[in-house]
Amino acid sequence: MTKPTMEDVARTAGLSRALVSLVMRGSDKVSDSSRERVLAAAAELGYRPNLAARHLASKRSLTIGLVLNDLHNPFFPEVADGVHAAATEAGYHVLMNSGFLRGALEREAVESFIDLGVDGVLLAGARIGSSDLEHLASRVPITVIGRHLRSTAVDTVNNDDLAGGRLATEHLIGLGHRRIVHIDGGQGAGSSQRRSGYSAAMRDHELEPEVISAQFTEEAGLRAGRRLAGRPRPPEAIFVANDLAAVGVLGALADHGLRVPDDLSVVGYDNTSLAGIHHISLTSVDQDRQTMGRLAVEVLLERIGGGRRGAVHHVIAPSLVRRSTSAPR
Amino acid sequence: MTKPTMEDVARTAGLSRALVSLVMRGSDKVSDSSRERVLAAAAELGYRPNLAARHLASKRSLTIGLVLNDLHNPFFPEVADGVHAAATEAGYHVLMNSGFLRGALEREAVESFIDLGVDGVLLAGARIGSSDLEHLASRVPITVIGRHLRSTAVDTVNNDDLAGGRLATEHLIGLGHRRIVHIDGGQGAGSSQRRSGYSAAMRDHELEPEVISAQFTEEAGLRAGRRLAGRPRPPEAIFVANDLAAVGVLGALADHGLRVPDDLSVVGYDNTSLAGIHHISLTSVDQDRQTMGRLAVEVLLERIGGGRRGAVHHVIAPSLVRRSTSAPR
DNA sequence: CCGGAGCATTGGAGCGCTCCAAATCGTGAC
DNA sequence: GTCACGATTTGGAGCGCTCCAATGCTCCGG
Repeated sequence: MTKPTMEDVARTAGLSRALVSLVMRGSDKVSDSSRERVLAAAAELGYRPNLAARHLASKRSLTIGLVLNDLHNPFFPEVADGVHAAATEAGYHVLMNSGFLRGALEREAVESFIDLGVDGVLLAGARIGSSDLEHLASRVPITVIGRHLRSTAVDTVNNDDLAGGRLATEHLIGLGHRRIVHIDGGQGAGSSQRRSGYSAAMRDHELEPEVISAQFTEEAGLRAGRRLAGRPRPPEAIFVANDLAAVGVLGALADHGLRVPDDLSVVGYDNTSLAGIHHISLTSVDQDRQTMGRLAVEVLLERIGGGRRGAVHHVIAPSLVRRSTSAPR
Repeated sequence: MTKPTMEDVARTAGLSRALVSLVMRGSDKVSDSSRERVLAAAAELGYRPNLAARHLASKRSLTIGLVLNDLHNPFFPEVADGVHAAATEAGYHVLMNSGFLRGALEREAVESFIDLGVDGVLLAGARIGSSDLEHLASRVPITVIGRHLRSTAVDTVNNDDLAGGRLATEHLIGLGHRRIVHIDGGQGAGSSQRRSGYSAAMRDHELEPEVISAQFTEEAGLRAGRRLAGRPRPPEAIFVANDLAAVGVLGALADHGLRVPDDLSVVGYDNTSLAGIHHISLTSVDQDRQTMGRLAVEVLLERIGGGRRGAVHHVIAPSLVRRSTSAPR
C-alpha cells in the first residue's frame, strides 16, 4: 500500500526514470510508443507524482497561494471563484488560506505559502501592514486584490471605488432625491474613495454632502441607521458604503416604521449575495469580483513569468444593480 | 537574494546541519548554547525551513487539508474557523481548497492534497461519491463533516439532525401552533433526518405532519413559501429545513402581505449569519459548527496518530436560537 | 587511571523528482 | 557502406531536509 514512485513506473514500463519524468511533464521529445508505455504503467500502478519532491527538484511549483482575509464576508468567495477558474485554465493549482481578519495570521499564511514553495501569492482584502507586504513581496511575487496601494513591488487589482461612489449617488439624484446622506466605511478598504465619489457627485449637482461615520459591519450600519431614522426629518435617501452595513440600516429603518423605498431609498455597495436576497433586495454597486479574481491571476502569472518588472495597478469599472430599495421620490 | 538553507545556517553558526535540523524541530537533546547559536544564525540569515524538502524527507508534514464544498454557503466559514483553531493548537498547518460544489473538483482537491503529502484531509459538506471516498480514504486519513455516512474507513462529525428537527417543531408546538408545515431540503445533507424529527414531534402531539418538498436554496424556499401563502388558510407556522430557504419563505410571505410573526411563525435551520441579521432575525436551530470543526480535527489527528483503526461517528446536539420570527399563537 | 554511561554532535544515506550532459539509435546523404 | 545529424533515451548529480548509526566528550565509580 506504499505509494508507487517514478522509479516503480520506470521499472514496470521497462524504461528509465528520466523518461517517465519527461512524460509526466508532457514533454514533446518523447516517442509516442514510449509515452504510451509509460502512461500505461502509471495507470496500472495508480501512480501520481509527489508534489513535494517535484517542488524541491524544480524551481517552479505551478501552484499559487490565495489568502482570503475573511471567509465570512461574501465578498471573497466570488473572488476565489474567479481566481480558481483562471488559475486552472493556466495549469496552476490554487491553495487557499484565511487570514481570519488578523494581519498577523495573514502574514503567517503568506510565509507558509512561501515555505511551501508556491510560485506566487494572491492576497484578497489584505489587512497586513504595507511594510510587511513590501518585505514579503521581495521574496515572492504578490498581487493584492481590493486594496489600493501605491507600491512598486506589489501589483494590485481593484474596482474604481471613486466611480462607484459617484454611480450610487447619481442614481439617487436621478431618482429625484436631494437630501442624500452617506454612511461610510471608516478605515475599510475603498471607503475613502467611495466617500469622495459621493461628495463629488453631490457637489456637481449643487447638493450638500453629509457623511456619517461608520464601518463595514451590520452593527455599525444599524447604529448609524438609528441615528438617521430618529431625526425629526430623516433624509430622502442613504448611500451606505457596503452591503452589510446597508442591511443594518434597513433593519434600523424598519424598526422605526420607515418604509423602504416609499419613505426613503437605500443603496449599498458590493452587490454581495446578501443584496440579492428577495426579502432584502438591495440596490447596490457591483464590483465584478470574478473578473477581479481572474485579472489578479493574469497579473500574477505575468510577474511570475518574469516578463514584467514594474508594478501594475488595475482598476475595473463598477456598475449599478437596481433592486427594490431605491425608487423615485 | 537566494533563500538561505539549513547548510548556510549551520555554517554561520559553526555547527553541523544535523544539529540545525534538531533545533528547528524543537528537539530537547540540544545544549542550550548550541540552540542559541543556531537560532541567532537563523534569525540573522532570515532562515525558514523549506517545507517541500521537509515533507519529502520526513513521513509527516504536520499539515492537514481542508476541502470546503462551497465557499458561498455561510455554513462553511465557521467550520473552517474551528478547524483552523484546533489544528493550530495541535501544531498543524491547514491548507484549504474548495470543491466549488462539484464532486469531481472535490475529488481533485483531495488528490492534490495527497500529492502534496498532507497528513490527513477534512471534507466539509462533501458531495463526492461514497465509493470515491472509500478509495481516497485508503490513501489518506479522511474525516467528513456534515454528512451522515456509515463508512468504516471514514470518520464523520455531524449534528443530530433528527433531534434538531424535533427541537424546532416542539418549539413551535410549545408556542401554541397546531397547523405546522415543514418545507424540506430535498436531497440535501441532513434533510431527511430533519424531516423525520419534524414528523415524529408532530405525531407525538397528535398533530398531522405536512411536508412540502423543496431544496436548500433561497429560490426553492421562495417558491414553497408562495404556495403556502397563496392558500386560503395559510398554516400557523412553518419549519424550514435551512436558513437560506427560510429567508426565501420570509420573502414570499412578505410579498403576500403576511406578517411574521404576527400572522405566522417561521423557524429555520443552521443559524447562519443570515439568521442573525437584524432585518431578518430568524429563529433557527443552531449546530455548533465551530465545535464540529474542532472535533473533526481531533478525530482526524487521532487517526493520523494511528491509535485508532475503526471509524468514529460523532453526533453533536443542536440547540434552538429564538429570534423574532417565532411567537405565541 | 580505566571503562563505561550518558549526552551532545556529526556525517552520510536517502526521500522522489528535475535537469543536464552524454550516450544511443536511426536515417538520409554521399 | 560510411558518416553526420537530429531525435530519443539514459545515468548521475543534486534540490533541502530528516533520520540513524557512529563519534566525541565529560563525568563518575571502582
